[in-house]
Amino acid sequence: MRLTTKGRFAVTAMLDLALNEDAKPVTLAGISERQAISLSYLEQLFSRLRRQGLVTSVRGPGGGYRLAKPHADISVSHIIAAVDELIDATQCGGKEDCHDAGRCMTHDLWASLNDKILDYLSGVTLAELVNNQRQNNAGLSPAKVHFSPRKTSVCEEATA
Amino acid sequence: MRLTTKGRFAVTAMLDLALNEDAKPVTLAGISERQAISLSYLEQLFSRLRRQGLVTSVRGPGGGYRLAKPHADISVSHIIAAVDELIDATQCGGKEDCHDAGRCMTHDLWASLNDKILDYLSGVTLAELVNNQRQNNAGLSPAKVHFSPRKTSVCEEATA
DNA sequence: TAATAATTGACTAAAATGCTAGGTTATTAT
DNA sequence: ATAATAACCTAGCATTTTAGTCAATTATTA
Repeated sequence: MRLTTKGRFAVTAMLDLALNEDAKPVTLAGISERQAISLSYLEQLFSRLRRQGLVTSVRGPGGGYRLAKPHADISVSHIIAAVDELIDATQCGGKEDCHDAGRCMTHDLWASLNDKILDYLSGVTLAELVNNQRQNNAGLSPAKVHFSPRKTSVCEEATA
Repeated sequence: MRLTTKGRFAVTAMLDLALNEDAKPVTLAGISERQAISLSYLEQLFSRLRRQGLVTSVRGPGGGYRLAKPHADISVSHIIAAVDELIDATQCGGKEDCHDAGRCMTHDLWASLNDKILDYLSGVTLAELVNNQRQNNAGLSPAKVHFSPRKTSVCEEATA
């Protein structure tokens, strides 16, 4: 399990899909506009999401993407795993025959830590995220979170 | 919170430090050899770990690094945060004034998800990792490692 | 038949990763 | 004092990943 912005983009896009699900499938162009993610990048992400069976696609006019499963059956870990190449944190490539004592300490360590994080993220489903989002949008959202400022701030231009 | 191999290297190195702590400080050369991590890369990592107050250094012959705090007071989240640049997952740079509805959906979403992951990793301390490692190395405990999911549980299950 | 929208592939600038090389300082042992 | 040690620092490099552009193709609908 790796946690990068790529996975976050994917989760954001999937959440957008979930929120805008309707009779009609959701177009990437729409997600691109709403979430300020480039269309081509979304295409790459959804290519993987589709191959992993998380979404289904409909081509042609009126086409787009749909979630392949109920909200409650799609977890954050699924989404992240679908788009992120999984890395091998152990130095031995997952082999068991590295008894050089300390050398493959990483083996059990990351295996179990990975499992824990994965376990946790498996428990967070799109259904929950949708609920949170709808609640917050409805009215009372304090959201007093502050990240240290970085360069790319899309919303600055967008708020005008 | 970001999870990459960089952070894993750092945790591995810190765990090695914890395991080899002695009267004498531990040299990076030693860690480099045992964990197969390049010396220069370790230097970069420990430069940050030191500036973040996780380790102390002693120069000259017989010098090296020591943990700055008790094992139970150093969490995985501390270590990862020390070496990983923290990324801004929200597109607005943490600003509050992006009311463009969907646009900053990511805001609350990642804030809370981040918090949860961070919470979890804050509960995993070096003390626990050391215990697990010692157990695995000593007896033939077969890969059934369990971290306790909450804070300040030093080594309850480790004894027996 | 034209418009739409997924799908595919090649390519790219920028950043992060992991590492090498080569120095400088501070401390210890000889 | 001097040499060895080991932290500390800077610059640069190869590779991978990120995030994206561009251009085409295919399936579908109006």
